[in-house]
Amino acid sequence: MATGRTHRPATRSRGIPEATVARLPLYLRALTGLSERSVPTVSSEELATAAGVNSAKLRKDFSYLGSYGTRGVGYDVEYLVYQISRELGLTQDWPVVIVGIGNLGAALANYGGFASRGFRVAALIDADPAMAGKPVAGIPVRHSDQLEEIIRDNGVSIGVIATPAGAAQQVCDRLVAAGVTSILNFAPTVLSVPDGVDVRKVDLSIELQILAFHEQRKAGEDVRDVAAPPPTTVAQDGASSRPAGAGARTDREGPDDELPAVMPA
Amino acid sequence: MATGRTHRPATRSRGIPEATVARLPLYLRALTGLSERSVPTVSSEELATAAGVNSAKLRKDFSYLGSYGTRGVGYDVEYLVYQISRELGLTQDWPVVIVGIGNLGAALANYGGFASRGFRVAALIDADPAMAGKPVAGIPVRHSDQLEEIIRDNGVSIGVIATPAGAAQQVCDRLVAAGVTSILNFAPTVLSVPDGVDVRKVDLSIELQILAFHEQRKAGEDVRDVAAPPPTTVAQDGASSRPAGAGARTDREGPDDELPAVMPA
DNA sequence: CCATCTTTGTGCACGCGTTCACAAAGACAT
DNA sequence: ATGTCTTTGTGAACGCGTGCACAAAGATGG
Repeated sequence: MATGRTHRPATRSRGIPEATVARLPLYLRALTGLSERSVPTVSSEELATAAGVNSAKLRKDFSYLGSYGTRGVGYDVEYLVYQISRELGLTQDWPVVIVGIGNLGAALANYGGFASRGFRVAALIDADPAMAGKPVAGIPVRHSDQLEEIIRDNGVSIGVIATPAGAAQQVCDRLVAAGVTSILNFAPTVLSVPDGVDVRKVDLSIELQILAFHEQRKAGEDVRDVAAPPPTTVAQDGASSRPAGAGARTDREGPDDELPAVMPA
Repeated sequence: MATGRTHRPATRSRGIPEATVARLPLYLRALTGLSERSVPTVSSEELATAAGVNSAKLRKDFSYLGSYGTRGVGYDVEYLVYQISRELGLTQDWPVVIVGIGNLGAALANYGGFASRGFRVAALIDADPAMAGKPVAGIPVRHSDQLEEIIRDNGVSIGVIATPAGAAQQVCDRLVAAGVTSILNFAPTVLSVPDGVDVRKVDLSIELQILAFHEQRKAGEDVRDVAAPPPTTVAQDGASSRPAGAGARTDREGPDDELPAVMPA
């Protein structure tokens, strides 16, 4: 998963726990699958398995939305799809702009999961003049000079940032100033935004690092000696203030470290 | 953030809380930034701000790794970079395969944040014969027939799935059978894996849906009447078992609903 | 109409994560 | 050497999220 969520104490909107909100899209996906196969009803047990969660958790999650099940039977698939869609705000149309049309931006523009859930790509924006006019996913790329104009004309409130890290904050500021109040950030930077603006971030390399941690643990059962000396004792073996082991990474990374280097932006 | 994590009770490896592990890459990024600017030391306050977290949380996180700070001064940047890198397992080389070379797969292959953190793209794999041999990010794409061979020859333990949803489970099974024990899944499906295999998932559309929820709340302060009737009472207004409102989404989505449609795979 | 059986909805307890607030540790000046 | 000042490391309290286990609700069959 990408990690994410901002520092704010998790809006806690009208009693629906943030953790539940994060799972609703999961349920929705499982439910639309069932809907396509014309399954009329599901039990919490079946749906929970399909969504990869615990059935008790699922029932509790649904209880925050209301009593939509029928005891002894289960949940009506179509009805639940509608209710969750409505709760998530997917019954209305959300115009979205994607800024930074590199590989990632193009992948996002082509992503089918957006359009089918009420998200409409209003515009693709890139800072490279050479990109302007070039169609990506059937939509012509527009130059970032027109960013504010595009936001206002289309009433865009959600922006996706897929630029290099260096440009992200600046793009973010412009989006916010133009009226965007929700941002999905793919650039590896911490964005600072005013109150009232939501930011979620997806960091590709963070997920991989978390996997590496667990992978190391798994392997470390055997090679404990080399891999993991007790960290509490490490501080003692060197000088206390400027330890000897510093900078031991063999390959020092260049300044491109934080750059996705994926998108020309 | 991308969401993610699997049902398993969060390995809880050697006392380092999962939540802390998930933040270590964040600290590492902030620290490498400071390192490049040759900043020798940071206080927990400064670093916390740079990483976008609370300073108490940061100190507690570091306390799980050991006592690496100096009271009255702060933390030695280089030393901390090394310690976190080591803890995350980034001081060793992790060969990775990416399966599914569409737009997203290509974006991942080009992503600079991988190589700089000890991840090496051992191979790009795609099921489309037309892709075979074509270089992406300087690496020739190989056909998925060779998947097992590639995994074994390179000792790959981490796999990235960027295929359409329909192919994901099958690819996953083959990866696992060939020896992969950590999977980063970008396909919108719940993967089932045997014990001992870690899965993290990144779902682009889920993040957007969560944003839409909060966006709706923000807007809903005004248009309460239409947007959010009390859900507990909704169940009463229709028939109890098969409610009237079902299927009210105007645009029914096709079967491509779950398909990223991004990558030919 | 009653009994049985299935499945929901939730009260409760527990554990993890977050935050506060402060004592202890050390740097630095005198 | 002693005092002051800064900043860490952590004990303790709190709140959220999870999962168990069960009572209530309703369907279904006789």
